[in-house]
Amino acid sequence: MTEEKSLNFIEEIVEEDLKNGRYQSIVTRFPPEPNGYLHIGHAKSICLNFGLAKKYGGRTNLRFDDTNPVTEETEYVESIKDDVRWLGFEWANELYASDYFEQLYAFAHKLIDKGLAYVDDSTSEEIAEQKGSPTVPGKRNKYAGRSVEENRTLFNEMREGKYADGSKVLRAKIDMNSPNMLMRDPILYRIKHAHHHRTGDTWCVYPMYDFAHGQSDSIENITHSICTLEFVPHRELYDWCIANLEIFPSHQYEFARLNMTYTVMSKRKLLQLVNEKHVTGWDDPRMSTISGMRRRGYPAASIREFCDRIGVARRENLIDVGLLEFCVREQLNKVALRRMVVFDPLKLVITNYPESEEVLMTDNNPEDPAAGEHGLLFSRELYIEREDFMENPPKKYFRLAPGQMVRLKSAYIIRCEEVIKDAAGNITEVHCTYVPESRSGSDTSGIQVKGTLHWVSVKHAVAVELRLYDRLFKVEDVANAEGDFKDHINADSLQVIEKAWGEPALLEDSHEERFQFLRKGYFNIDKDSRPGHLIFNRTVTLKDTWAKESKKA
RNA sequence: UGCCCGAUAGUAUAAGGGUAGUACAACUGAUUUUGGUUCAGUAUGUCUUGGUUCGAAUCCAGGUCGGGCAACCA
Repeated sequence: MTEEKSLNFIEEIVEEDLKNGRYQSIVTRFPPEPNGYLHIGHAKSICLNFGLAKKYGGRTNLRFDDTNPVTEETEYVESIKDDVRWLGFEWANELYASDYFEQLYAFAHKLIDKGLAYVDDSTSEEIAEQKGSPTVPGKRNKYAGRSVEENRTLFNEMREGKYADGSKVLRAKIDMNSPNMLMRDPILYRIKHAHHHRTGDTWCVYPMYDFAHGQSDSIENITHSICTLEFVPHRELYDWCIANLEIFPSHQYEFARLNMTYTVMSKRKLLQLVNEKHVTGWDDPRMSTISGMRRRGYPAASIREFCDRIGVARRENLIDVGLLEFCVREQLNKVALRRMVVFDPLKLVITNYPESEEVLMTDNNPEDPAAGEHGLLFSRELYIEREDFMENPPKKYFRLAPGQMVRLKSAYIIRCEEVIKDAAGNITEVHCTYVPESRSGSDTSGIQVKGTLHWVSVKHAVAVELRLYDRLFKVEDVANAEGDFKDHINADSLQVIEKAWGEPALLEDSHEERFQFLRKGYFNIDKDSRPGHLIFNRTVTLKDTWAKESKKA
């Protein structure tokens, strides 16, 4: 019974390369630019790159693509390392494109010497203009005719700091008529008198992506350099550089990036949300960042599972965020401790129950008997959820209503006898009687009820803060929605319940990571939480068939 | 009207000339001391037009639609 999962197109390429002996083992890399935090789209790439190496017995480097000092920071380097580790992957080597600056500089000289690169004094506007357009061929300018000697001298002087930012660039000499705009004498090096997060002020010329990425791959003997679709046109240049530099031939393969409903997946937009305070930070639990999802309580295993399920292909896609939530629930259902918390309390008095209290036992997790059980304090006055009582219930309402019976989870069956209201007509209390012989575990009453409610004892309840999250955007396809993406921010994406009532066991649970608040959702403890003031994040709601049912009516 | 990439249920993703399958979502029912979980079942799909072939999602040609490409970003 070997249930073989079909291969994605990159796995097929790898298997083919291994089978025909092109490579003995594979080397991949994950190459983030340290200019922002990683998001779920990066997780797809991480799982792909590290997953491939794991599956086929190769290795994966973590390489920071740090060729643009003005946007890159050490803070981002650290967050990226944290996130990759948290996702459960280990890199073979921690590397930086900036490690190769000297070598890259030598590569540039090699092209100059071969007559394949020249120093251009044109302004960026002139270069853009001379480049033509997709339908109009480009034109070379007079600088393209400089001698090898002159180019060598000028390029050295660029490095020495003789020239101002933007006054000169090094360009490859390829083909101004190429239908591929990237081949029309692309810029290889530009002058930036900027402080680099690792090399400091050592350099004032920095290589462009196209003159750093493929060469870095080659230096590291990367066999399969996997990137997203927008780099397809770069492949021709990637191969050109490797061929003319005569270095190890890494190969580039492209897949479609992840897009997800109700969220944004661009570092620029995420940065904007942070800077403009639409969220509290990169790790705001509503963010599509890895750190946000971690804080919200998404297990790393569910993110990996999600990446596995969405597959890898070359067509544009928009994945339903519901699939991610499914993966989160699937994981959490197996591990979360069950606890009871009343979000919006309604007082319930059991008129035939004594003033004393008793301890009732309940499972920590019905899915996992090994998780054991814990005690619940039951007494005459309880809180139940206000929405679990209706004076005039619709059909198929299995909860509490006048004359109707329900079970209190792990306790007794009760019947609603009387509704107490204040002068304004608001319901303030519900009075019930309980059936003593219906006690959970030793029920001899023979009564069958449809509904089971969660509850806490008024006298014993502990106040906790709850942070309930909803999607950050109101539209499915945020990137393609009309207008600015910020116009679609969901103003109600965070609802704080400052005082909800939880069972006392929560006080001893602060070391626990995952909870299911019965009938409400999965929660974890937020990092803002403190001993006297517990704060929980709602990771994800439970599937709610009743909500769907009642909406239909 | 240049070049490149793509098109299979609502959303993703398989089938590599031979029964269009899987997951999520949807719907029906069963079980359930969570309207959760679990289980059983239902409905929905090959962009189009030709061609090759006994046979095409698959190979070929034309078309349509979607995306990308003219940053001293990556």
